[in-house]
Amino acid sequence: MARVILPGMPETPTPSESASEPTLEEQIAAYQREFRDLDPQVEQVVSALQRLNRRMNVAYGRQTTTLGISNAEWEVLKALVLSGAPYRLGPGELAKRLGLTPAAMTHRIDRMAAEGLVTRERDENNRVRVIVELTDEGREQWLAAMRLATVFEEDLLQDLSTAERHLLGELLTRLLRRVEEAQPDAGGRLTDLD
Amino acid sequence: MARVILPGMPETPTPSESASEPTLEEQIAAYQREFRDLDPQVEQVVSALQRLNRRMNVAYGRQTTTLGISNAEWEVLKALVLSGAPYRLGPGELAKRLGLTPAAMTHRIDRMAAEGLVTRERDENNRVRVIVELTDEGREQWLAAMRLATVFEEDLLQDLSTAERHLLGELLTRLLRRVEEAQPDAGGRLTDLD
DNA sequence: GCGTCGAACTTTAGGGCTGAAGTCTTCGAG
DNA sequence: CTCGAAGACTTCAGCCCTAAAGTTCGACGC
Repeated sequence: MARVILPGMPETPTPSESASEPTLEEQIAAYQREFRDLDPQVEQVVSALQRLNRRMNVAYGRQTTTLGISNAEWEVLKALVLSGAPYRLGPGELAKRLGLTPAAMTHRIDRMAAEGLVTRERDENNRVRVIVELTDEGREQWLAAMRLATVFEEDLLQDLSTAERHLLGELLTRLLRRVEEAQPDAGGRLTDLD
Repeated sequence: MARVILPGMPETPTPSESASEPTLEEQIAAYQREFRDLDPQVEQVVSALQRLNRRMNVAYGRQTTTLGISNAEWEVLKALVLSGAPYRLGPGELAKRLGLTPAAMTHRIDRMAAEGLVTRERDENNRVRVIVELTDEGREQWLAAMRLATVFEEDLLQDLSTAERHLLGELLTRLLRRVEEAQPDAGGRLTDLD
């Protein structure tokens, strides 16, 4: 880290030489070094958010893998369960909630139906529409995933007191409110993060 | 959950009928309804984190698109700039930092070199190694992206006082520390989120 | 009724990513 | 000095997603 380059030092730092992933502190320091007009406080929040989410996704990925499903499939199960009652949604609605295109949902549902996680049938009253419904098997898988997820999440917040958890939740919710008002549309590609 | 269809009641809760994306509060409520053993406080933090990150990625995606680069390319530029000084890293190291496979980096570098954002050359002292170096054009693009990003980030945190920003940063950093200690390896696939 | 518009999903082409196999170079043991 | 092993990247096959057409129905207007 802190690769100090002195003028008279032809030691061209060979890449991939013990570079090692920078810590958050180092990253902030690097930002300040490379971009003066930067509020370190803001950057700390943003960078921490991004790194945190990346780690969480890795953790969730491991969990769903052990259950024999993909993270993508878990998202669909989640949306269906959270829709409540008969656990039914159309492909278009699912696509909107997950932030991907209808075409992607079509294929995803294909796979999940083949695995017995959901069923796909046409709406009787409107044959253009399709109804995706959670199967018992699918609900079972969601439950199993939830059980693993809650263990991880509880562990993640372990160092925080109840008051701190509450506070953190409040602050994040306020941030969320601000973005959701700014871009009311649910859609949008989700790409990678740092 | 027998979906009773009464004759005079075509009011079949047709899916995709005004379902509309649930708010965070509704989502938490749904979780409690469907999964009893759940700490709503924990779930609020986790769900807010996930939704927040998704929105942020959408926003970043729009910004990089206006600059004519992809979010993926921005990540590479970021890693190179943050590495400091001569702005050089090997493909393997880059892959590790971005959390993707070396194969993916090879292709990404292909594209970016074709666009003049980076150069790719073999290391003189060790011909197995490859050096990816940021070009002036690449640095310029990174700067432009940073300028847009900081505006968005500042706006995101607008409702928070300085004290609150500091507090939020601290809390997030503590969470991050916990996960990074738990899974020291940087790697891991990054899939999608909710 | 009938034609057109529009909505909801599916199909198709192309790009990016993963995992596994392949290539080239360096290093160490005999 | 030569051979085997390990390391760093690249190539290849296959999967999933996006964007842009299709396809199929339902809703209106005349």
